[in-house]
Amino acid sequence: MTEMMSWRMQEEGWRKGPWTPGEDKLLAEYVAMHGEGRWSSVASCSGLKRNGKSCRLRWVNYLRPGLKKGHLSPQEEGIIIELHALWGNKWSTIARYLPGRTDNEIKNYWRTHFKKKEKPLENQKKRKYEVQLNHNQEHQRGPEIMNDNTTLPYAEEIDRGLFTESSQTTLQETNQMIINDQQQQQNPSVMAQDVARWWDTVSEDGLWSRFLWNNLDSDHPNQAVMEQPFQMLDSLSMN
DNA sequence: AAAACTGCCAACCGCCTCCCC
DNA sequence: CGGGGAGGCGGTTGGCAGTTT
Repeated sequence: MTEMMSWRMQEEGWRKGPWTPGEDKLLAEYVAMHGEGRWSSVASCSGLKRNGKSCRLRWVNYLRPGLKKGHLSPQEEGIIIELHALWGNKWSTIARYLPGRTDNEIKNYWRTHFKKKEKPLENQKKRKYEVQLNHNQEHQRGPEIMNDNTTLPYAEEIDRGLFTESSQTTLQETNQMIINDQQQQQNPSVMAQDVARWWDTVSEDGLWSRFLWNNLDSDHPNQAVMEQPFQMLDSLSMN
């Protein structure tokens, strides 16, 4: 875009607010012709009076092919809960493992369904746990074992039966991973790397999704199958 | 019936990182 | 090397619809 055009756009002002069907059509035509990316040139090429960020967001969250509409399934809910327990508010990272769902959607879902359930006391405990992890990292040692189970992600929600059975299963497995790690006195940053490596490995060939789906769909998860990923994690962390 | 409240979701904002010149 | 632009990300807001009081 020339300097003059850029100046003119700012002078005239970008359009804001809800997108119209006409704008959607222009954006979709632009992407069909030029592909995704180079969002800042959408305005000059298509005539849309929207800035690049707005165009990208509209495409990613609404127009992109393959997006799923409607409520999240219990399986998707379980994945979100587990991955959030692992990674926190890494919405875009979590969204990569939910095909057809956007980070915005997951973020909104989380905020409406779970955020308010975090009570101040639990936040304090989580904070205490985080502080201890940081302290231990600074002193080159792993986290100390904490006997208080409520410091684990969503332990109380599990106790109170706030999650569906399928969600609970995956969540308890996640918590078990954390407990295992604490018992091994492992450095938390190393654990995070191991989990990421393990995840990349198993997600590449679909092993993880098969494992998760098999067990989410089952009323009686197969113990041997359930242990596979954690054995893999153990072997990775020994390297 | 209407006001207040709540849930939901699209979209914006500000910050950060990456990349190119 | 560093400055600036583009894109990505997480937090937040605003508005609409449904529900409750």
